[in-house]
Amino acid sequence: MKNFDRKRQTGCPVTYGLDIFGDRWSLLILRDMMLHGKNTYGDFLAADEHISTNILADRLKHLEAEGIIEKSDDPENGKRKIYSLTEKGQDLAPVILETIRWSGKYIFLNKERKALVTRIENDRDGLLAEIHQRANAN
Amino acid sequence: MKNFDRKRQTGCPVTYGLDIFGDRWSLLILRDMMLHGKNTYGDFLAADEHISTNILADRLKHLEAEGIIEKSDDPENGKRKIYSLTEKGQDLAPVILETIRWSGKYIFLNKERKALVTRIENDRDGLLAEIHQRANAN
DNA sequence: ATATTTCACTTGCATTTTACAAGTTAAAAA
DNA sequence: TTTTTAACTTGTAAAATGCAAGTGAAATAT
Repeated sequence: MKNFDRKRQTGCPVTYGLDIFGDRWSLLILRDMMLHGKNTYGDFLAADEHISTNILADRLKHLEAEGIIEKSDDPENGKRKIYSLTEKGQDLAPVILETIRWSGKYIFLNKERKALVTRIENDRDGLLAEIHQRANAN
Repeated sequence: MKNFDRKRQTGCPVTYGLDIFGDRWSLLILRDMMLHGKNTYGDFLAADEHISTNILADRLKHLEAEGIIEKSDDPENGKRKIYSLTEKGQDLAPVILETIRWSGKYIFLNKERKALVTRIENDRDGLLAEIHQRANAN
């Protein structure tokens, strides 16, 4: 556990957030959990962005320590661990959705992603509900 | 210009965003511009979080290169430069506001910040309009 | 006119973080 | 009982960060 142990205690809510997920990988892990149903170390490792194994392990440990995700044993496979979003983690969905919406305004998106932006704009609450539902469906 | 030259071109809107502002400082600079009316190098340097001078210079350069902010001469003081938010930069306000709202749910906030969270929840559009107005008031 | 201060940076260097490759451990499947 | 799968850990070079000090140009003071 090497990263982000240096917390900036200024009372600023932006700073608090950045100290937890203000790096190049944490929100991508959460994106995969929220939007792509990923929930194992191997799942996250397989993302297009190619996160390093040690960095992934470190980020998972940190997100867990911050109460954003939880780790549990897979009851159907003893060598597999399952990561899930806590309520605190699920509550980060709006941050991710607004990031997607912002990018959607400035870069080209494929059909699927464009559809997601449309849904963010037209059915935000429904989408959020879906994210929460899936996260709590153990 | 050392940072973030390695862009991950996966077409993912979250990745695009993180490659631009996914670090410990960029969003703090934008926070100061959006919420505290700061607009000079010295202003940003004076933030409670104590950013290093070289890092600040680097981030400003990057944000400018990405079209998030613009740099101009202060007409009233030849040795001062003024940074302002572009439309693309102003459009990041929702990301910052959702981060604030999220943190507000999980940490203690002082009265002023609590009031901001309340306004985010009750007068989001008005707040956004204000941010845009102030940014475009040259 | 000259000296000093202000402002926006740049430079050098030690420390920390990241990325890549390889290795370990335990459980499951062959 | 050997091999494979899954989740990591370890080692190390490269890159980013943080800190202190320095630079250059414009404004202010003397």
